[in-house]
Amino acid sequence: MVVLIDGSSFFYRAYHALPPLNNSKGEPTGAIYGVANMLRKLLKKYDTPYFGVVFDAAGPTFRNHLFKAYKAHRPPMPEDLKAQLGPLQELIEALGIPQISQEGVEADDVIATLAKKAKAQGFFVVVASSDKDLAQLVDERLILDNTMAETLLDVRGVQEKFGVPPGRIVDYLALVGDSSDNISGIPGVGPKTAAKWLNQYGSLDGIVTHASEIKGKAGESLRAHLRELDLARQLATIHNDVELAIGIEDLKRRPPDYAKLACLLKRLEFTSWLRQLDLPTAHSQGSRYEAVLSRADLNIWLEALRQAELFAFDTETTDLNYLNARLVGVSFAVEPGKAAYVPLAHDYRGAPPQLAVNEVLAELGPLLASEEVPKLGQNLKYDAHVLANYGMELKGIAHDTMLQSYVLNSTATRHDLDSLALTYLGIKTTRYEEVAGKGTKQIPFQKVSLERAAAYAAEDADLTLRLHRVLWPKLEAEPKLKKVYQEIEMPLVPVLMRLERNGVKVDREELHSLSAELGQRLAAIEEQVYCLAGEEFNLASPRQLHRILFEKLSLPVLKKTPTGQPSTAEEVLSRLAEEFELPRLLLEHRTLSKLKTTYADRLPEQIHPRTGRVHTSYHQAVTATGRLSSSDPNLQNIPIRSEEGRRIRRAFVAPPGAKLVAADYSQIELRIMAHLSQDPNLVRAFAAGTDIHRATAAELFNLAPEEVTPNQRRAAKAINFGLIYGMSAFGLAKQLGVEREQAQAYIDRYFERYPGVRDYMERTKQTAYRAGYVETLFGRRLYLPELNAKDPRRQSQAERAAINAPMQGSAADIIKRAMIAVDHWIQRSRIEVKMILQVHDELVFEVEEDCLDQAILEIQTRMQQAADLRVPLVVEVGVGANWDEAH
DNA sequence: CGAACGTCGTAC
DNA sequence: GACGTACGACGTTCGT
Repeated sequence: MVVLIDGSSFFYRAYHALPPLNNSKGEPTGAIYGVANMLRKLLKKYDTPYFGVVFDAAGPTFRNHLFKAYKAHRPPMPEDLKAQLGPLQELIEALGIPQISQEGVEADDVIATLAKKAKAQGFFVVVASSDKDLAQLVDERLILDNTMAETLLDVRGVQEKFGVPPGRIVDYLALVGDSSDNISGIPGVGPKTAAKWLNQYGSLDGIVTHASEIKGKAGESLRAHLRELDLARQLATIHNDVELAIGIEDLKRRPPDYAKLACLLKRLEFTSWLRQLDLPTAHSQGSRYEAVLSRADLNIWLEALRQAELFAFDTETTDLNYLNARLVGVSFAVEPGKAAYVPLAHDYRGAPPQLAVNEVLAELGPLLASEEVPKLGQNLKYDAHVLANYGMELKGIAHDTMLQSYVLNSTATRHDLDSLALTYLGIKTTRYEEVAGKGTKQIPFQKVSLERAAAYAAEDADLTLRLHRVLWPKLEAEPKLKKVYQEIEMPLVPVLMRLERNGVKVDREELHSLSAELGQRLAAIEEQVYCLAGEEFNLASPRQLHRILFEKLSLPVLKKTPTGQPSTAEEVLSRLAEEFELPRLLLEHRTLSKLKTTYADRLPEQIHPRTGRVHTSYHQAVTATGRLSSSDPNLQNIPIRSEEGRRIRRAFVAPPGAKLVAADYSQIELRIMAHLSQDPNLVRAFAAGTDIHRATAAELFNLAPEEVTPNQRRAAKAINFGLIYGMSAFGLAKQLGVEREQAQAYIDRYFERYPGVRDYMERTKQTAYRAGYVETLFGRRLYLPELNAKDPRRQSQAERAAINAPMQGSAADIIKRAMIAVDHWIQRSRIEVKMILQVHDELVFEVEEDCLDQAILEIQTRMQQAADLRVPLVVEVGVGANWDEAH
């Protein structure tokens, strides 16, 4: 059987019949969805390898040459339909279904030609279309399947539906006409009359011969239009003798490209289909895993590991928290499809005896600790932590698939193993929930049965190895990215591990007393607010706040949230606060309750009972630009700007005998802008070592630096920061509280004084559009697919990201390089120094008091030498008993 | 009752 | 609509 699908007719039909559907990016997807669903149905319904989707080619066909008006009144394809054709064809390609389109003829003619060929080779043919014209093709060996209407037409069906057999359909169409093709037919003759005449006179020729006998209005009309019938018949006739370069064997369906399919379905956001998608699994692709329970088996695997050029390593543990994690098992893979799980601590009832943790670690130790034995993993920082919990060092960390994926494309996917396997291997993984459950039903990994644990754990190692074989060649093909990976991201792994393990000492009592004080002040404010509002309500609830502010008290709505609700954001309340007491109190309440709940209350809870310190997690594969992020707790957004906020910082303390040293890059992003733009004026200002905002103000207002007023400096600072973020005149005006025109004048003046910066920004945007990505100083890339977004808002956001990323990302590269260099020194040094925090442009260290001067010198030098810019790279260092003092 | 989302606020 | 990159608290809504 051969299934021939009229892609064009379904495409139009789906577009018009289904409600418009968009994905979250605003791209239209409705017609794709309709056609794709239809294809799925057909694939399920017809068990044959022969499928072909036929599309109309662009441009005129022989019918246009026969008849100028053919389809002439048809409007051009709507934009939001045209936009769907490309992705649809990609989808069909990924499904492995052959696609055909031939210039000069219509899809119908191609279908008829292929059908003829197929029948000649003895195939039965199904034509899938929603176009009634194709009924003329139906015969004993060909049926018409209108998948969307769920109707099937065979010879009898055609007779029943049209009142004439398939052989007379052309005649029928010539009489009835087709308004969508601009063929009028015989006016006044519809389906009923056409069928009646054809049955009476046998054929169109018969009708023409007997035209004079036909009575009534219809007969008159027929005689008046006799001359047009011949053309109408020609146009309605589908040709089955088109020259085609392909034969039936070319219609054999290829296996689906699951990786591409998954990627497309994700992009289109056809999530339910994605979930149902019967993706290959590691097992279905032939992976076989074994559980290692005996010394003999372990020895065989140890030998395999020693022999392997590279092996994948993964741990299963009791706890996601890296400090608390204890080993439950370890897994290895030495070649794709071949992996083992060594269970160590499964302790459910009936669990078989397992090798002892210490015994296995003793055997494994030398291998894991050897720089000479290269290891591969997915987020190996975690596994390194786990081993460190047993006093073991993981060395020879050669590759990490999470970081490979991140460096290749920071935003393409999430970088967890499940996403990577789906994206790059087209494989559906066994998910953690599947073996351990989730929510309240989750059981500890030790309780998971050995079989299930082995299947899950060994698969992780296997897939990591397979991913490496896909991702590493991609990196090797891009020398700059390979360098970022090998010289920045990979060496950073052990540095971050040490940073995390070090943790930071937090003064619990200090935070407790701050919390108590904040609690009292908050209660007092609440009293006042309730009094002004005339009732009690939840100040933290935006909804209840709307009711009080905008309904009960009828304050003006100055701004709405993206969902259309009146906004109660800081900016709005500040403006209202000029006139009203209640918003002023609300603002103070917000600030204080944020400090209390997020910091004063939460931080002490995060002090680790064993170390007495707070250990954050740094994430290396999260941000688009290359920065680190921090969580549990986030130590990269500890307050600094307000006095109350600084009291939180005072709780970050040095232990007895040590001081905190905070080393900040001064204006690093602006310096990078100066370097990248090479603007002489800006470069000179930095070279002179002056206050950059003051220098900018002097330029903008045509003053000597010492004449600049604080307000002028403030404006210049806002512009400097705005530039880094791609801010508009509108944004600057809002920031400064001036008119838009005034802000625009500042910006114009800035670019007049710093033309190199303007050129650089322009160049950056141009390259971004041309290449689809921007680069940092060290060649890290950020892809910006949204530059091509239809939605102008998304497009301009992408443009701003293109401006910002090289500066933010280069700064990230620089501080990462510095961290590696400083850590290297710390490892060799006899001085007691701990790197304990990283906050994007700042590193914080704990240093023993006696060695402060030397440590500061070593740190500062290494940080300043982390990049060689056209302007000085300046690091400012502060020392104190706590983090606030160190600034 | 937990997951997902929206809003707001903190940092650089 | 209008300033880039993050994380998290809290309230609300939705679905099990």
